[in-house]
Amino acid sequence: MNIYDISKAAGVSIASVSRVINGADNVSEKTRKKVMDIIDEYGYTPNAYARGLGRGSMKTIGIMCSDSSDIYLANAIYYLETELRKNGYNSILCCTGYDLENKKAGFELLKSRQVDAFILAGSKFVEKKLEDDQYIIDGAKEHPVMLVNGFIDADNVYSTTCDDKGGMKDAFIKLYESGSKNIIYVYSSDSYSGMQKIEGVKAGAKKCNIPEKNLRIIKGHKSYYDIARLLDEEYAREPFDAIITSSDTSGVGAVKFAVKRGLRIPEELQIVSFNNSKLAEASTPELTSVDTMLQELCSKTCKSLMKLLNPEVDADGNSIPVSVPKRTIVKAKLVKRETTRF
Amino acid sequence: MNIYDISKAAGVSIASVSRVINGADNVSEKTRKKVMDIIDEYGYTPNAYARGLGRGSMKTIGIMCSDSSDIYLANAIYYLETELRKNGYNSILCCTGYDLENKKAGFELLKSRQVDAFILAGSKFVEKKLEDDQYIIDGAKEHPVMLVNGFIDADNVYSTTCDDKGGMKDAFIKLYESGSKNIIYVYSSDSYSGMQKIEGVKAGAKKCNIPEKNLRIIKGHKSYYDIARLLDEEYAREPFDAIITSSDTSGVGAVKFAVKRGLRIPEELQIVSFNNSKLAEASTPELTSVDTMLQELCSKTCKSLMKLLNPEVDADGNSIPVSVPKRTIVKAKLVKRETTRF
DNA sequence: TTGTAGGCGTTATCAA
DNA sequence: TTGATAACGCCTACAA
Repeated sequence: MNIYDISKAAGVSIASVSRVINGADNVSEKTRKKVMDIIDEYGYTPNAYARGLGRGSMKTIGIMCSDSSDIYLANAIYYLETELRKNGYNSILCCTGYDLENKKAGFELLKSRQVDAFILAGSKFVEKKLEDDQYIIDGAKEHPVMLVNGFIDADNVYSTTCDDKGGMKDAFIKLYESGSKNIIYVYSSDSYSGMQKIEGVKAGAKKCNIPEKNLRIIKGHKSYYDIARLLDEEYAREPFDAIITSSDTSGVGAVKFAVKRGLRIPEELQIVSFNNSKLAEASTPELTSVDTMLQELCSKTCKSLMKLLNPEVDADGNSIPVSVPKRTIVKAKLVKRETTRF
Repeated sequence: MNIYDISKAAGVSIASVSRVINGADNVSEKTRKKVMDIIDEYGYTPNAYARGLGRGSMKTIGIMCSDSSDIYLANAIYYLETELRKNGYNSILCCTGYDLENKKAGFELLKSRQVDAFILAGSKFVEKKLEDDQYIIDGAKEHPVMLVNGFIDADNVYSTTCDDKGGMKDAFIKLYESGSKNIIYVYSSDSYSGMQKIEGVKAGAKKCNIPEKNLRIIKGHKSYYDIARLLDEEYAREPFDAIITSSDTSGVGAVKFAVKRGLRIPEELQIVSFNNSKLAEASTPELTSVDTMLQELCSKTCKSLMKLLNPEVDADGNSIPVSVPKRTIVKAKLVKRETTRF
């Protein structure tokens, strides 16, 4: 069933069929009805490739993420896909994993799909060496690249990030003020956002007049057990009275550690985790967590992207130059639950 | 940069360029090198639409899911997308939500993208009234439809499901044998898989000689708090000594209920949840859960699909008729953790 | 309001 | 081993 079949069956030209399916207004009611009836009868669906070929855009956005089974990214994908579809855009997804070569391959693949833009979800696409991100910078010359929770300073690359640093600083200060003088920070990733969080912890400590050398920062693997074990070793070395973790997963690990040690939460030990995902609520006791405003991040990303892709036009039909900031920052919000006293 | 630009720059015809990029063997080494050099220099990526138009397949699978932020579905997407890409297929994702009209719209959209096949992830696509699934049955006339964790009896529709019923039956019996004589079942969805689970609970009860009228089955909303509240009310009415839930989310709700009531787990109350997702481990105490073998479900689905899409050929080049079962069932596995005594 | 014809970037089929 | 050239299905001037 293609446009010729329909036009033949309806006894009109393909141009008329095209007009009908595209909702043009210069079609007689009679023709429209004839065509629509045939389409309904035969169940015709226009071929998107041919359409894309014809007009140079498929209204499709390429979304890359390292791992869609990660709760954070799974949510991001959901928000992005839904929001984009509301705006008439489809999403083609590529879960790249964490290996640079695979990321590059994924990017190529989306390019070959002629996506109108790229959305890179998660901070894992910002490599430590800028040159490793050259493929992104080059790609951006053709189509806009939107970074959700990451920042790369390049032409046509736009970032929306959460103020991770501020969120962490805030959490640290709140813990300190509520009586925890011996705070430990556990993290598991050196990504861009990972670095920002450490900066935040340091800033908090500074604000509380804790010399940086007294600050306890340890790194583990992102698994409940590894984090729990690590904390246990650390506690044996020297006790602490509050834990900040770089993720909810690690927060759960902290809870498991405390339960095993028989420490009362939040009386003897306060815990603040990061991301405020479903995991924070699933934990018992429920975790106080820094909300990184993912939904807002995603919706801002889409909004900016729509502006870029569909520039407004003035009365004379000239497109008005769009003003999309290269960098948008959303403030984090501390969500208080059962693992803190404040 | 299109194939003409490359051919011009390389001083060969577009046919030669096409051969090179498709790895045909009837190209001279000299020509291949010339073309490759130009491609590397200019960074050409073939246009996938035109390709799709030309050969009638884009090597793309349409994946529908109701909600990619659901942990179960997020995992499914990850497994599916990764596995498909390994086989040279890309995925276009459509998160449809739970509304029938949106599901239909999503299906149409994927059709217009000329996907080579559909994968419908999750049991939410099997409607209660068969006629509501007509759009799937019709769609299957054109391209194979693979159901992950759902079953529809129709031509060219293939299902891979977990033996939810058996898993539940097993769980029930294990609880009963370990001393819980008063077991309650909490569920939250009437989907196909939801019904299977109830059947399993009933079968377990029957095996334990519990008359069906004595069986306690209650329905709530899939949220920690609602489930916890519901259980609390039910407990006030008449205590029970074991809970089976239809999901890990509800299992977490059950834990919260027990903690609030001060019931010791597993001494006074045993809990078995369903799905064995990350939530089961995140819970404290960790949930014993029925593993529904999602990864295996997904990998079997992809394997079958690849067989359908790429039928083997015999020595004479005739395609051998493929034998893919319309229905594949994978056995569930009970994973024991801290909320049970057995 | 309608129809004709050229173009979009590939692939594939012939000849050469 | 190469190179023309006709599909592929649609959109969009332009002409009628």
